[in-house]
Amino acid sequence: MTHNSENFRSNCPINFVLETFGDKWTLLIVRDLMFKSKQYYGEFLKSNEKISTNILADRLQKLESSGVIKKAMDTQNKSKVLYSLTDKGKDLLPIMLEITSWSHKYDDKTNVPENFIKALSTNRASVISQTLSKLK
Amino acid sequence: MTHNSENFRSNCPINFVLETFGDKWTLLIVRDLMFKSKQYYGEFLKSNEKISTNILADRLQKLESSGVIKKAMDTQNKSKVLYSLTDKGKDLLPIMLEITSWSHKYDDKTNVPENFIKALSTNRASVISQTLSKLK
DNA sequence: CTGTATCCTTAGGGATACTG
DNA sequence: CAGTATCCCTAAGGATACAG
Repeated sequence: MTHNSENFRSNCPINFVLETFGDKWTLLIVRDLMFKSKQYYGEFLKSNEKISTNILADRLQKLESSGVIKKAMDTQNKSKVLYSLTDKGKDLLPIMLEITSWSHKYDDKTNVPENFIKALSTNRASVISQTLSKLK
Repeated sequence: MTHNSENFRSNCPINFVLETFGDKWTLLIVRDLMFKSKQYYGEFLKSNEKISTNILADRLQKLESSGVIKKAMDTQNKSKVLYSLTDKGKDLLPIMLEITSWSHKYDDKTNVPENFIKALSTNRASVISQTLSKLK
């Protein structure tokens, strides 16, 4: 992905991720794909944060055009579309894990399984490989 | 920080960071504090992304009330205010580093010193301690 | 220099109806 | 079920003037 003149603000790596993920919704879709094994449009709609259908469609498009996710036809059911992470999307996993750790530390309401947190601090590499192996 | 009813959407750790950092500006202030040694209002204003003064004031307030940054009077110059990261703010460093790696990998325009990237992959712990030691 | 305040415009996003 | 389309409103944010 290259910068387009529309949203280009700087050559900073922090700014670069903000151009794609600097909103309230986009990263939730990545989360659903990465940790919740969701693949279908309707499954994203059902998440707790209640994304609306027009926003979901918009973000799926943007994620696809930025190469973070890809679409495929469900071979079993032709009317269904399967969404999945590309390698670029999968590479967001370390960021997601650091976010999870930070929130777990600073938000008492954040709900993450204790054994996941423990595995993360003691055997991070295996958490990564296991998470990736579960992806569709 | 606890969730307030205003922006509460779920108990998900990913959502939790989005409630604070899910916009185009907030994380840039953290970046300036963490990597650019900026401490003054006017310095944030001068960043490449050109944040406007009302947005900057709003984000500084929100970051302070969420405990990520703190204010202090400049002892040399009473009319100046010094901003700095709290421990909670400093703990964002691993997230920032993962973001930097990802952007460096996927955006050819992203400008990060090569020796920083190399140090990050070969001696991450020392990058962390060195970055923290340079903080005001 | 460090903010506040105001005005104004645009983008984000909720609700909902509709289509294949 | 998987989206599109439309309507409408609010929040985000740019520009700029002003104040301590």
